[in-house]
Amino acid sequence: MNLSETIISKTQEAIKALFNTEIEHNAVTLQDTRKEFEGQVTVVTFPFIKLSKKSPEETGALIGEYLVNNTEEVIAFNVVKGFLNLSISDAYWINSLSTIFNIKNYGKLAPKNSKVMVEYSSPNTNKPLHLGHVRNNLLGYSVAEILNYAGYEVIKANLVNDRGIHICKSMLAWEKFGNGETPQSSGLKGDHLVGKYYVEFDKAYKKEIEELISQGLTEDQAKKEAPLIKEAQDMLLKWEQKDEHVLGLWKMMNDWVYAGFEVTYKAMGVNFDQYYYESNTYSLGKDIVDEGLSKGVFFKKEDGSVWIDLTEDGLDQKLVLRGDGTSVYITQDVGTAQMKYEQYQMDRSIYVVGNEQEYHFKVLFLILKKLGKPWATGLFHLSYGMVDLPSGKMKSREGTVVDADDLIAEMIQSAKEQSEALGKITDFAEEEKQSLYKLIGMGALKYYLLKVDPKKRLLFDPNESIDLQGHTGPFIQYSYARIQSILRKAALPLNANTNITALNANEKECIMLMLKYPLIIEEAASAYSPALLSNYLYELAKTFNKFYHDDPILKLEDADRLNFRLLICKNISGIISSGMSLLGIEVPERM
RNA sequence: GGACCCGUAGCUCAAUUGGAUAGAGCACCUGACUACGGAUCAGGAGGUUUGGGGUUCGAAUCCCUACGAGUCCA
Repeated sequence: MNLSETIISKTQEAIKALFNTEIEHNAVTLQDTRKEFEGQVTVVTFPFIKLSKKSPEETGALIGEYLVNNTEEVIAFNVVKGFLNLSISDAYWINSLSTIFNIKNYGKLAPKNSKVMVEYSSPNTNKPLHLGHVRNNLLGYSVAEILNYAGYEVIKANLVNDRGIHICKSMLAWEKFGNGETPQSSGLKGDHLVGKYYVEFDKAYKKEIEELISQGLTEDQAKKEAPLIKEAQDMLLKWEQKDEHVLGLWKMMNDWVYAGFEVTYKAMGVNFDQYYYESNTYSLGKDIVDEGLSKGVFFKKEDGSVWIDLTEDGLDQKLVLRGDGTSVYITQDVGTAQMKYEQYQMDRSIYVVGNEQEYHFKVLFLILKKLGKPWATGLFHLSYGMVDLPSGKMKSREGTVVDADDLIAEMIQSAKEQSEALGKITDFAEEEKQSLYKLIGMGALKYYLLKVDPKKRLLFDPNESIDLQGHTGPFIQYSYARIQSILRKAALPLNANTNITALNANEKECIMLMLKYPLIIEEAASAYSPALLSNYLYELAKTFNKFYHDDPILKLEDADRLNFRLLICKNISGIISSGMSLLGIEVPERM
């Protein structure tokens, strides 16, 4: 039983004994004692004054006295208004440190016997990845890693949007204006090359629209009548009819894109257990429409189109199959969800998708529930906020997107400049230097994106480089490197059994924070929030740095104290490296 | 027209989910044993938590309302 549990149950006991009332476990709120007061754990006693019919001060004193007399770890208390501050014995903290040291993967939780799929990335194959995709990828990867560490069996999935009108646009433009250009001939990364023609299409298309408008058409008409868009639609039709030429072109250009994505994925350090392609899944779901019709969940209109009425649930009527029998997005998502479940029988399925699709997922999940799919309750939309620029939303057409590859290169470059300015690694081989720059640059980028609550929108200013100092990834990496330096120099075998009886404030702080690690993992997993872990790791590194600054370690003559402080170092570095790896961030031995 | 989301220091973010005097980083100012690694540490300044009302022992957090930013639905 951990300390919080002990204090909570003893508080329950106290209230029973003192005020003759049974209270629920969760009626007791604990919090860390504020730094300005004596003690480490605080019981909030305001809720109990109704039971005690005494002032907050008296109530707290009575409970405090009970706890000191009946709980080994609690050695003293003080009361400030409705806050009962408890002092915990040094022995408890010292023993905890030994316990942590003896646990192999400290923080890794016991298997939960539960399977979770995390679908993320899910790119379109008509353009390169931008900063918004980077947030998605890092978030998805990290959430998957955290869930895994929290004891779930995790499947990382990527549903590639490899077909549709948008790819046809790139294909058509390439055919018309490309002159056979290839990644090899142009030296362009495949995804960038294809993206270039997507932009080309848009330019030419706009010109046509303007011309048609000048001939007297309305904007809507012009958008529909422009020859280019008709050609693109025609191409899509041919694709669906498996036209050999179109399929060949499609395959060639998609392969270019995949080769490009692979490079970016590798740089970001993300990976997948299962790829799905919409070219295989786009026709799924039609049989489920029949199922829904026969169950009376869907209804048919005169034109043959199929709908679901969600007005009772506060939503609208929603089209699930067009009059001509072709499916819409939601149809294939219904089908794909079914297929994934049949394949894996997972207990939960997390969709990492931006918040602009909240309505879509509400509808999707509701449809599946109404169809009576028992697994529908396990579906969850991890809706994250958009990445905005100071000027507002990123728009590819206005050229305001922050390209993923460019950004990564810039981060590595600024890590390099910073490293060279500090001049600490002049003895590194060139190859080691390069990989260190990458490690630091990516650490800064990833931490920057992950430290923010996923639900919140995130502002990125391309004109201001991401910091390498302060509340950043490199700060934590640096703390780790410092510890490694100490451990290298100490070169001692550490002894888990300490002969220490008292602690100073810094040592205590360090141990208290270390004890939180498993709780943070659990919270981050259930909230799907790498941000909780990020902020915790920063707190830990900061606390260590203060300890390191104030208290000598290697200079100690007292062998017991030396061993004890090295244990703190060792354990903190273990948590930093394991926690950072869950964020997808590596840590260096030197930097 | 309807629905959803957000608004915290100059800027970027926290706040144990309703708890103490709202905390960090950046930027700005000041300081740190001749450094167990200064990508660090300590301190200063910076706030009517968008405005207004309500709920209660207690509100950045919950409810209502106004304003502002954003997204979605046909």
